[in-house]
Amino acid sequence: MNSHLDKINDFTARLDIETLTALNAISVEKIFKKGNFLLRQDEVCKKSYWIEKGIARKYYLNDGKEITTELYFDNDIAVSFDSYCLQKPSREYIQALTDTTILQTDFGAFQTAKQQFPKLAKLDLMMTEYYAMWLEDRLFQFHTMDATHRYLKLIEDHPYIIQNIPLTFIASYLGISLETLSRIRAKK
Amino acid sequence: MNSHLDKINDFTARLDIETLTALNAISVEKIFKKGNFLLRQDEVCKKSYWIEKGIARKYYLNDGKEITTELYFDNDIAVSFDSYCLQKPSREYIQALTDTTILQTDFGAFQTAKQQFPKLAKLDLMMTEYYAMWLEDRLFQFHTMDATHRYLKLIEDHPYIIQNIPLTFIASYLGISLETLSRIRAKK
DNA sequence: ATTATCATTTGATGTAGGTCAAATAATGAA
DNA sequence: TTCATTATTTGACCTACATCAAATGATAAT
Repeated sequence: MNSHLDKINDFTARLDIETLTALNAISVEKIFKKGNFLLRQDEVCKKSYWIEKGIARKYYLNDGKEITTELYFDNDIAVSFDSYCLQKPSREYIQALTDTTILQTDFGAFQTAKQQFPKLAKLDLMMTEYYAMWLEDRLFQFHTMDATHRYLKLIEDHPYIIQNIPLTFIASYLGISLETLSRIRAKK
Repeated sequence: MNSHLDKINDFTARLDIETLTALNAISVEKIFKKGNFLLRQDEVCKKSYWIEKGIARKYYLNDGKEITTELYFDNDIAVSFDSYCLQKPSREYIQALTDTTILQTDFGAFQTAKQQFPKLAKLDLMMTEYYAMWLEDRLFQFHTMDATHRYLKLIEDHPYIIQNIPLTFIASYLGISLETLSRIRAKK
């Protein structure tokens, strides 16, 4: 979902072989079936999830209602951020919306590897920076754009999203009701 | 504004003397008069600003209207984040709301220092993480709380804010109109 | 003190988007 | 194919908050 991720992929692709090997050594490929959870509320987020192929979402419950905070596609990185950083129980769920192949990297092992491979530390900072910029942009959109414009921006950035994800999740992600999203789509 | 900053202050306070000395060597104390700008739109944010004493705000213009994105008090750190990270022109202004003493650290010098002093790199990551968590929390508040509750949360966290900052800025920061804020305050 | 400027309140009215309810449409299992 | 479940649309109504306008209150300069 984070459009800056191209740059992170570039950076990762250009890592020297030793660093890349070290990263691979602490990463495991896994497959999650549609509907399954990479992470549930109250669990500590001990892995970062590189989505190789598939779609996932992150959400939390607010008095019974699901609020989707992020949608993930190929090459996105999913974590419950504060849970991951502080290794404390997560407020959020991360769920596969399709069968999804991910590369998961262990938090502890990554912290250790960073000390040996400075480029991994650099990568960590870079990913965090881009995530913060993405959050700033999301806040910006909520402050300056109405529901229709937020929707248009979303399908502009991710045209395929409509084919693949139930509208409830998209509506929630956009911060509007399902009905409003439906009406926006009906117009024009 | 970032309540996690206590932890960063703790971390900074516990730095070894060499690291602290290196940090001091690239930092300069400056005083900004009320109303003056630490940073203007279109300038590159080449410094980070540690607010030692005073109040400041960050904002941008959206078709002529100011949107306040952050309020800073003693011991907060102010930067225009994407401008600082990517060293590109800033969309945002940073302005002193009172006479303000700041300690400013040069971006380039800090990047260099990080290579020599790993703890500075750690500090950099830590600050970025806390900023991202703060942004997440702000998004959370916009998603789950109405104007009244956001206001109550704000004065709970920063009781002194009312005495010191014109309501327009607070309203804008809360994402509501000046009039609505006034009405919220009138009740109870 | 007096006036000009800025900050805050109060009132009247408009609107984007929410909520509730019911009707279709699509999907999937037997 | 048929039924059951889930997703989407449509309609009627409601509400939180915006906008515009004008009054009042506070600050600061002359």
